[in-house]
Amino acid sequence: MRLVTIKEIGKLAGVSPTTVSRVLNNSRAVQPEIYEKVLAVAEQMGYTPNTAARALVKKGTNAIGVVVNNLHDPFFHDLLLGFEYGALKSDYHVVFCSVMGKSMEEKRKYVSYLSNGVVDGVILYGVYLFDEEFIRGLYSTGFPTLLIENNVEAVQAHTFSIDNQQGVYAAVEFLFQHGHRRIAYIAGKQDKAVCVERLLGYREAVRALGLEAREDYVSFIEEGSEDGWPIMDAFLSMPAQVRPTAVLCYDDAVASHAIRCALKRGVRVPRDISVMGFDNQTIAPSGYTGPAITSVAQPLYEIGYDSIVLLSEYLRGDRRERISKTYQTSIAVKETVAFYGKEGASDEQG
Amino acid sequence: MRLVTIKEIGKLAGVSPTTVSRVLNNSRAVQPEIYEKVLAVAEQMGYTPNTAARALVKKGTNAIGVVVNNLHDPFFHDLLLGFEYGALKSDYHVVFCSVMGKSMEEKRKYVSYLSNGVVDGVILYGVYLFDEEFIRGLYSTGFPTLLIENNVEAVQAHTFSIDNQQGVYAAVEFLFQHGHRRIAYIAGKQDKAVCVERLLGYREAVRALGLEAREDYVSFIEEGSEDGWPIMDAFLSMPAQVRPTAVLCYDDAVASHAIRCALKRGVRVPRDISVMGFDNQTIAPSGYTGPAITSVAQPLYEIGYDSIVLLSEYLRGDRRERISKTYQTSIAVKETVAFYGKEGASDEQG
DNA sequence: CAACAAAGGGAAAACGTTTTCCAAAGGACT
DNA sequence: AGTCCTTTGGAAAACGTTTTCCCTTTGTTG
Repeated sequence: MRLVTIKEIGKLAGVSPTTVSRVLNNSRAVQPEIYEKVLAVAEQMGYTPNTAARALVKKGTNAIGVVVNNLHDPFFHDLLLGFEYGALKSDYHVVFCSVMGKSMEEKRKYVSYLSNGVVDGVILYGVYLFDEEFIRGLYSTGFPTLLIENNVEAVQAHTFSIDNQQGVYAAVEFLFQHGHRRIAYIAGKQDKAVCVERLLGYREAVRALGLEAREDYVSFIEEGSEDGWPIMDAFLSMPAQVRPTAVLCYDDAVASHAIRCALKRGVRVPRDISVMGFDNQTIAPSGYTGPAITSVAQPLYEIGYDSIVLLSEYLRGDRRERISKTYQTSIAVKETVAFYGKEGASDEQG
Repeated sequence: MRLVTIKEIGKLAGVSPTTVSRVLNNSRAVQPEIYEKVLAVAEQMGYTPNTAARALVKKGTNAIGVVVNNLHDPFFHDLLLGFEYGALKSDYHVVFCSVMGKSMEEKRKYVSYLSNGVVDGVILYGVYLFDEEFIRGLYSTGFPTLLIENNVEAVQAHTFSIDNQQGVYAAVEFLFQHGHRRIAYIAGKQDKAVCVERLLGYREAVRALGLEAREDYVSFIEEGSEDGWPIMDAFLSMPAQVRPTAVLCYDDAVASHAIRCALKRGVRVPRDISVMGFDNQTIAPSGYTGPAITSVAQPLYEIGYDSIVLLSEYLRGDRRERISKTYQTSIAVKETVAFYGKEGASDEQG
């Protein structure tokens, strides 16, 4: 692999490497004829500057790294869209990294690779990506880091998060307004902060709205499974007078399984039972052909976009204070929630 | 931003930087007590090696770059999955890059950033990503490059491609075997090699199978639109005796629009008209609730996986010859093709 | 016309590593 | 005891840039 250096260009153009660098970077005035000559030689030799060498002396590469758990998950669709448009807006290069399936040690090496001369700052998405010790260590080096949905106590890094608790609270309220009083919840494993917060929102809403707080209205996704089917099955098997009239799921993937289960049993959604999800996924496995899922929407596009734009402003020095934002959710009204108790009502109303 | 160097570690441990390097890389034997001491100091100071400096002298970073047009497109789902699992298998770091919306000049800079000390090799997916001149230039530097679906004449780079022509041919044949004789084709813009090849496959099949080669059975997607709706609309408006009984689309996105159009007009799919797509997308915009689309499947997962694994083998030196592969397609039988002319036949058969 | 500023070029240091080369010390063998 | 290898540590060069500093030349001004 042949690579052209400024030294060779200098030799061919009859000037020192210093001068070549000055021409290429426009960093100081150079005689017009020399300027042209150097430019011509560089062009003709197909010169491209060495990123590593430049990074070494300039302590920067004009690039940002984005690290997510995986890139293929439909959940990330809008987030990626946001990152990509953010990248387009920003004058930083953006590289995306997936830590899917990697051990903590591999993740460390990966981020170390990034943070030591490949990118100038890094955006880490997701609570369970890294252990706290690692985040703390990274933060203590002062390397510019933006954590999204990844709060680590006492670390004053840049932080974006969404109000999960409020989101679920609003969803329960939404169902309440549609006449539902027996509202069940399919919760995620409580080892992730997101899931804990969401369950908290449910419990709080149940209390605040005076709903019956039956323990069998809350069920947890099993270890290693993301499947809401068996839980829905159990809900539907409850006696008619206590059977939930609405089921809220901690994310859309679970909701889609739950809906499939209901349809399979001949229970119509939303006429016989209402279902809500969380995340408002705009992309889904193409096997799903049920009704569009009414869901709590995170502003993922904005989060992605803002994170790139704000971090690049920070890196450029246009912004000195710490970046910290909490995003509010909204209800995406679609086809899986009906009014309860009004037989003649339409399937759906906002 | 404070960063720890081997020099400082050396000072603290009472040895030279050389020795520190040897300990950290296990590159030569060092006295046990010194070894331990250095390791302890490095650990305690939170040392991480500088990627740029290392890249400079070692001429390598143990990383691979993947460049695609965008990361959010559902089309890329299986490809990304393949890349990610390939990355997991390989011992190279993999970074993903999106050139969405970038000008050719920006793309050049982006790849230059990558190829000069950030990664050791690059995988470029997609025909229309770069102009030929650029590919030629990159290839001439000898930088390890793998082109997927990106043939540039006379460039002997590593190349993966799929047999588009054969894929469409097989699809027409498949429809033929289901009794269809009036088969229309919705073609992509002919500025991309993929689209040209696919159309070629259609024409060849029509000729080989002795189907009527009506020019109004071939229609091209309009500039700037990816929408098959108006074309389908036109097909359905043809007189009954010449109206196509099957419509083949150059990709699944177009097929989904075409199906939507048919359903809207009260034309049932596949009972009244059969539709096929290309790509076999496993992920789709969640608005689509029609039948699952019978489609020509590209082995995208394999392509992604193989490309990472093979390129890393090549970079490691385990493989010296040029990598070049053509992948065959298959028919993914789903719900949108029916037998024609047999009223009692089931909707679908393999 | 002397003094001084400004402009433009190059030498050399610096960035943080790895690696080559050299030197010293110790051990084995004749 | 002297020679020769082996082991282990350090000094210094190298990687390809940018940047600081210095020098020369030219132009300006009193």
